[in-house]
Amino acid sequence: MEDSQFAVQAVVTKPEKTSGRGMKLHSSPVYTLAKQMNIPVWTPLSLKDSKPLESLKSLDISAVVVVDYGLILPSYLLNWFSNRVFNIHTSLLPRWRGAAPIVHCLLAGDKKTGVTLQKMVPRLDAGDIIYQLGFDISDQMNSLDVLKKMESLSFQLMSKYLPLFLNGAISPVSQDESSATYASKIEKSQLKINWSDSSGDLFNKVRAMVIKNGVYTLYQGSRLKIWSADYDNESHQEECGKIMLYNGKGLKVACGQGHLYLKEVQLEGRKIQKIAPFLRGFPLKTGYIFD
RNA sequence: CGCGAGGUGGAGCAGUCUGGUAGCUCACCGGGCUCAUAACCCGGAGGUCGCAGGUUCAAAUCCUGCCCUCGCAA
Repeated sequence: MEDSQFAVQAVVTKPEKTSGRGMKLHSSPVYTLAKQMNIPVWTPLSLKDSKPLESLKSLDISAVVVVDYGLILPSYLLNWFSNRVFNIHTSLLPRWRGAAPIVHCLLAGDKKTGVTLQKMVPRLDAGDIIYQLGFDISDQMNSLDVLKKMESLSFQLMSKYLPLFLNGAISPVSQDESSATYASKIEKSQLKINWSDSSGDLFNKVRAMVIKNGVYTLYQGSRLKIWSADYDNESHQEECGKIMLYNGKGLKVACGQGHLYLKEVQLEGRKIQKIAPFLRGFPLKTGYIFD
């Protein structure tokens, strides 16, 4: 942001809170960066009360951009800066409105996604679309790769297309409500692998959940995370979750339909490892059934 | 003071409980063998056992402090 033609007048972010190992005090990266650059920062606990932010009104603000804030934006803010509040959403709206668009688009096996610059309205991600930048998702991409791609595209939206809109060169388009889909929040329970799922679904799940700290299965009571995998659709009669064999493609595991090949894994308390070196130090038993 | 695991040749681990020669799989170098293989056989190099103290005739191993990595939970 600091490179664009905008001057950042103020930053509002969540307050510092205790978190992480040892429950130490941590602040958001935005907070840290803003402090370094001597930009005024507000960190209200809640936005229900408008008083803490009153002083924002006196600033010369041409646009308010909301990025990944996690708290519901109250209507008084929209009123203060009417028609000047924008949001960058990490999907091609109206598909995947809501909390976890990147994860859901990978879970669904979407071949395309993108970022959307929209107007903020009281309804969730339902604002008029100012501009969208799309791209193809390859089988090799996981959710982190997608996010990384989106970061650069988001920057383009901010630095190029937002100014164009503010100058009147772009007119917003309303969303097609009939094709809207919603990306619900991801629950912890969704991170455990259900081996009766099809290999294709599990392959998508592995890629999608990387950004959520990875999917896992249980081996003799210990968590084994799966960071990357491959799959086939061969039919078989084996029990779901059974370790079949190890070959150049990975560690072959039977699924509800087809097989998943584990390529990068991580056991509790250890580092992420390619499957070959991992098996050297921790030989998984062929024939074991993952839970 | 949220709970827990770990730091040992280049990689991954065992050894720590019960102190006494630095071990295994792989990679690497040299040699051999095979039509062939993540192949096999023989030989070799490579380690301040995270750091700092302490106990001991003797510490990877026991005690204390610190650094770093990771899993869970928030």
